[in-house]
Amino acid sequence: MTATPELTARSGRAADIVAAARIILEKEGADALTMRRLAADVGIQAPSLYKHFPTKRAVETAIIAEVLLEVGEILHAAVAAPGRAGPVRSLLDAYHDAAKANPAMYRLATSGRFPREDLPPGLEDWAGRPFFIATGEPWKAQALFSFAHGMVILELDERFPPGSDLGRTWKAGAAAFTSRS
Amino acid sequence: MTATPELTARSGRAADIVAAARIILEKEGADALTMRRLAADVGIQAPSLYKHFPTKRAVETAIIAEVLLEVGEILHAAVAAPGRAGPVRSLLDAYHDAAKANPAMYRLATSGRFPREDLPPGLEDWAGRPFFIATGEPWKAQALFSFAHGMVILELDERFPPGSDLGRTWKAGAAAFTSRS
DNA sequence: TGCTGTGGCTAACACCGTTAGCTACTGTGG
DNA sequence: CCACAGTAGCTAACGGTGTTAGCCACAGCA
Repeated sequence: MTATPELTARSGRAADIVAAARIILEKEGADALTMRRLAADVGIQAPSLYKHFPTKRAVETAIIAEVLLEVGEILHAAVAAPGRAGPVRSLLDAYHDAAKANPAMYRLATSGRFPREDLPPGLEDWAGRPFFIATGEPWKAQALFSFAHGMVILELDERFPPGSDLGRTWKAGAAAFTSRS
Repeated sequence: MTATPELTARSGRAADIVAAARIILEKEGADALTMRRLAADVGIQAPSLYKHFPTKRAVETAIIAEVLLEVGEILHAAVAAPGRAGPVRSLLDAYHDAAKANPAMYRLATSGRFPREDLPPGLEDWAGRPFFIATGEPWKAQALFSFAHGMVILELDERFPPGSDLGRTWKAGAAAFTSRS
């Protein structure tokens, strides 16, 4: 029962940069997020960004931390108040919805190597804990998370055959991971 | 029971290019695979590559087709001769091993948008069929594939907490997807 | 008053995928 | 046998990327 982590506060300009980066990401996707474009939206020149962040990856890491916190809240809420369908189903629905609400952000936060060292300590564990709460067991929790991430990323990348009834696929996965008495 | 698909044969130079690209990918990862580097390994200049492939993505697509065929064979073999542990476990083990044997190739073949239109027809379906054979049901098959892909990509990206016993996680997933009588 | 840190700026570097345009060589039809 | 067409190489260059170097103005403080 650890408390919700807090993000290290950022000064005005740095906060502006992260906010602008999020908007670009949400509206136009990862390809549109370039240092020159980001700088333009903030109203400065690209090299000036490096007065606030050492690298583009650092800007992305700041966004990832925000996303982990926001999605973590949603997932904790989902398992805290599961509906009639049970915590696993409730968690999966919340996870799926959160990802689809902002695909580019989801991709950023879950693809490629994880900037574990540069994230606020405890954030990663806390954000993943709902999967443990829903399953009651660490290995099942990781397996369920793998299923959820696999589903989402494969759907976003349009890797399922066209016409697939993904609703039934989610249902099949939820059933597999729901302990039968 | 469809036959194994065949790849469209390529002329000498084009085959050399794909082969060289695979070697770069395997030995040094995706970042090392640039058109200039690839051309150098083949012994020509970068623009000359465009006499054989219209774009870098086309080279990658050729590799993806090869990988799908090779991994498909492995998966079909795994479900055709499952051990005592059953077809699901056999399939998951084979999938995991194939991915770990060549991470960069796995990433290329499974990440980002899928070049479905530029792949030999039938190849995609055929390569995924072992998941149906192992589960006997299309939705469960897709769910199992999602779990397997999630596990592999999260492991490759080092997203599981350090020290995780992934063997137990695979086991938990396999158990969840194995029909209990 | 002078110094120091902060946050802008322009110019430039090395690299990326890709295009334009030229030039040999190779095979084929008349 | 010669001319022509296609193939496959080349150099130069374009517009884009993240990033660095070096300069300059201003704010706050001793």
